[in-house]
Amino acid sequence: MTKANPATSGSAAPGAPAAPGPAGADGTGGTGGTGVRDSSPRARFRGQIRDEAKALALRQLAEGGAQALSLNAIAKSLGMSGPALYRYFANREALLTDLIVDAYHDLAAAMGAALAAAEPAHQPHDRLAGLVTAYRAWAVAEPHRYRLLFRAPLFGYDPQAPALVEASQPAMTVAVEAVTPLLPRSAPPTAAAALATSLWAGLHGLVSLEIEGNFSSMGLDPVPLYDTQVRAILHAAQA
Amino acid sequence: MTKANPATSGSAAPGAPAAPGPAGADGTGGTGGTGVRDSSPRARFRGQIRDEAKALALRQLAEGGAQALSLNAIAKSLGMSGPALYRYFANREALLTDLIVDAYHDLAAAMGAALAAAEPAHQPHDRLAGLVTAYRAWAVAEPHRYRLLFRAPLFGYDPQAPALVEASQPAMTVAVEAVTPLLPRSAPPTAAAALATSLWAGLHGLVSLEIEGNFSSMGLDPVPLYDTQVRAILHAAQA
DNA sequence: TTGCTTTTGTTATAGCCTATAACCAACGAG
DNA sequence: CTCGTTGGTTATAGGCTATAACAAAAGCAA
Repeated sequence: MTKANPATSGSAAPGAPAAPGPAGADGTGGTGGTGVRDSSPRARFRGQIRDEAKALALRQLAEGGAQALSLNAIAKSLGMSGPALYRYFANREALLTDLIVDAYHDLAAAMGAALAAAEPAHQPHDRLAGLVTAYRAWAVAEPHRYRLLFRAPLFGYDPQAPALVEASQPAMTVAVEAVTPLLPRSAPPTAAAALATSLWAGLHGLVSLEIEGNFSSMGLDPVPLYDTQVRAILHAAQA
Repeated sequence: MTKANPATSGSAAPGAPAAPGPAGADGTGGTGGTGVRDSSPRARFRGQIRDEAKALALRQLAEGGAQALSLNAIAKSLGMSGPALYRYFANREALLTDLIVDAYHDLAAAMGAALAAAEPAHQPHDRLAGLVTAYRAWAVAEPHRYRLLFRAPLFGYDPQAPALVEASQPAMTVAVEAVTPLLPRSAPPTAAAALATSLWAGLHGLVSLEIEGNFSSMGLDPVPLYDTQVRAILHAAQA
């Protein structure tokens, strides 16, 4: 877990003319998502610390929710004192954004893997079911990270919205891939997007309720509900 | 808006033996949800101030998200200074819980009204569609309040969980009512709960995506998606 | 009316947090 | 070896939650 592709954000532009404060290195730099393998040993160290910080952040998140995430505490836990961490993350929100982007990457990877694994001879139906299972499994395994994905507007209204929108694309692409073979060939091009969105919405609703304990608190078995969802998508595709 | 039934929480037990600090009246008391009409003029005033505080809180919430809600700022905005507000709300979380409970009440009321309005001669299908429309309309009209409902775990892990679970019941009850007549008479008693949950999950997923702008950012019209959801529930009910 | 109790407000404080400033040490390329 | 970049430190400014201690106002009872 916590591995993500170095997709976003290149290293910091080194042309910055002696910015004041500990924001000298504006915190944006370092290795993109989490990739530790980078050119200079300097950058490697940097990436490593960033990763440790992120890991600690995830722990805080898992234990106390988003409000419990404290740069200060992370820094102290890392052995460095307070403001030092601002050398690595521009601010609290930047760290959160990073975590969100990582989570999107991982979720998309899990979905893609499920789709690829079912590839060979399986029916489209089975591929879809596999995708659903993978999505659910990922969310249930790390609910705090799943929550992160759909709570962005909560902390900071308009954050790095573009980065987040971009990060969410791969998962959507996988959903479209899973859904396209279900449609008749005469379907209009927007149909796949619409169906994938229906799928996503249904899944998200189920997962949301499940990870907040709404099923167990009602004594309901989630599995048949997910099955129903799969059948509903198949039905909608053929209608 | 912001009207809710005085359902929960009676007035503070006046027997408390001289508790220290401004928590003398433990902040729990006052008029329940929002009902200003209460016995003594004292209590009326109290309820009034609580209401104003809540209104300000909702404004903060609408503008800056949950993290922007500050008791301090509310108090100052109310003309009183800082800690005074702790006479009215035990702490930040208590205020949030109150807002959540109110929101649940209002949502349930909106749903119930939709169901009642469609009552006379309409088909079960139309009643269901009306319910869906009402749910969506409520959420879209006040997204910040809708978010509140499903974000409880985010601020404070284990808050007044029982109060929240209890508050969510009426809405669920309405959903069950809407769904029951769709089922064949031979259906087992759990079927209605399961179907209502499916409905709720589907709706929640769609609404979540819609209020976070995922549809408009993809150029999708939400309406057909909600229609699909209605049809899916009808289909599931007859299967 | 007088006097006690409850309620509600005040200021002072402790503690935590984000974030910036100013300064210093170490690293590493040239 | 030298000097700029990078990473770390302490000091500081605000802001917030929440409690403590105290003072005034309101209500109730005798």
